[in-house]
Amino acid sequence: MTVVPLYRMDPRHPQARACATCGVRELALFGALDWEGLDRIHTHIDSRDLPIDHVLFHAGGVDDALYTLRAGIVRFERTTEAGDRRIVRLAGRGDLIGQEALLNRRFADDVVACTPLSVCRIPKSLILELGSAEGSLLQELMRRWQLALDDAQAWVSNLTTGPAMRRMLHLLLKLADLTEEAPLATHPTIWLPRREDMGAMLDMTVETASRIVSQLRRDGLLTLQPPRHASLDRAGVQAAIEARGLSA
Amino acid sequence: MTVVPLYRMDPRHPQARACATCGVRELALFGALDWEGLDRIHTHIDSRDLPIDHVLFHAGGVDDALYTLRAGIVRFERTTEAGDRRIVRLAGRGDLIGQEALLNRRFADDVVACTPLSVCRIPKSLILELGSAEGSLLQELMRRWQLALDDAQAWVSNLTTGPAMRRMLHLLLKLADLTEEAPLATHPTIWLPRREDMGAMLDMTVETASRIVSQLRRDGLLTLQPPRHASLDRAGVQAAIEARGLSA
DNA sequence: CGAGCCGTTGAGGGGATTCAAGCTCAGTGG
DNA sequence: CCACTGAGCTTGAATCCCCTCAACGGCTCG
Repeated sequence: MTVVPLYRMDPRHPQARACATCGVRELALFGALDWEGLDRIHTHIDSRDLPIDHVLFHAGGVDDALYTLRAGIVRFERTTEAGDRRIVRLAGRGDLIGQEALLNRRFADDVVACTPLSVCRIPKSLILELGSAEGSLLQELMRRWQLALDDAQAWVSNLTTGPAMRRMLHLLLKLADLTEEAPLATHPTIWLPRREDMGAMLDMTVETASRIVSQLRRDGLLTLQPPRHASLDRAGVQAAIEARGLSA
Repeated sequence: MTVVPLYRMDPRHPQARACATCGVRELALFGALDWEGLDRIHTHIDSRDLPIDHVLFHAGGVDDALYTLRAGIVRFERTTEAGDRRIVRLAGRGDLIGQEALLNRRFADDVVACTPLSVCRIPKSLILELGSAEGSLLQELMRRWQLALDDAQAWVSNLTTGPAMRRMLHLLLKLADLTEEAPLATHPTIWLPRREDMGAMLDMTVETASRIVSQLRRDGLLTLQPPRHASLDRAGVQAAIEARGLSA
């Protein structure tokens, strides 16, 4: 039953209200902090909205801040020696990105907005100072690193293995998990990447991606909702994956 | 100019000598510690040698210790819903594995010895206690998490992208980097996986892996040195990768 | 309204898989 | 000593999946 300090409501500190009422606080890094902790940080944090295709980090560069994703999806992409693009990871609501900043390391990938974003920018100095005091923050930080690692390995296992149809089905399930509203719905509305981006995620051509999407549309598993969205029959996709496991 | 305490030489504390003279100390997690730090820990650490195919961690299980690899190579493997194996990562000399233990998380993969291993087993309690005191250890821990993440994403980009020949060439380069002796040699002797394991790493069949290895052997880029080893023309492989980038 | 981007669909070819047979080599027991 | 065995590796032939090349339609935007 902590009393809310007045300055939390102070309009000159808009971030104060934002942090206290943040919809993803339980999901986000600073969910590990209590109210007092929050009071100490919110003036340093800066929330912003970013448009599609905004580049948050550039490959090869260093940066002195990280971001917590409040809403939207970002992709991590790099270029192979042959010159074509490969997307190696997606991140969404609640994810922490740019942890390399804490280690003064260069980024391996461009990090680009797939959908409009709402993010919190966190200076690395803030975390480093806080980290020495708040053990729970470091714990949370490590947990997030492990989540990213799990995600990367699941990507290898799900999105790069087997025939094109299998990879696409797994991608659709992943996109369903990244959906903001009604994440448990049986027919969630997902962000549907451009065919070229699907190709970069699944290592297939635009044409193959298009053919498979059309196929799924005909089968009723996917209903396009332009622009760039679709509703997905989650159970049907699951069933299709398992059926393929047997028929193969 | 620290004086070496007598007990470091005490034969009843064999681990004391092992830590003080450890060949991978600079590489390993506790490289972040000074001599005093080492003195406090070495009795808790337990170095052991493990045979090929030894399973260090079981998927789905939890464990209360991590390992630093002093020598050898391990693979992270899981099983797809269709029932076949997929290797999603390799780790070698100096790498820290099993960090999930610190977070009380289940392992996503089996972790299995590819070659004979020499490892240090570190109880998670030791790190958790030490972590609160030694800030540099936490820093080092985070750095290692990031290394694993980089590795996983490079795996996607290099070992799952493009035609079978390209993926194989990149795998050979990675195996060269994991070589213990003479890591800078132009013709390093590498550990050469069984064709079936190559298939699980690169998502191709045993036959395709075999055909490509034979091809490279005929081209003189690879000289088999049974059992399970080969010498690699590193420059030739590099050139082949770049040539393919252009010709494609 | 033409230009350009994106998505779709078709035809043909190539690379990988599948199915099948032979090979090498280490271990085993007669 | 050597046939026997089985696991791993190699190679061939047929098939199929996916890529390449190409054409076309819908849509946005200058």
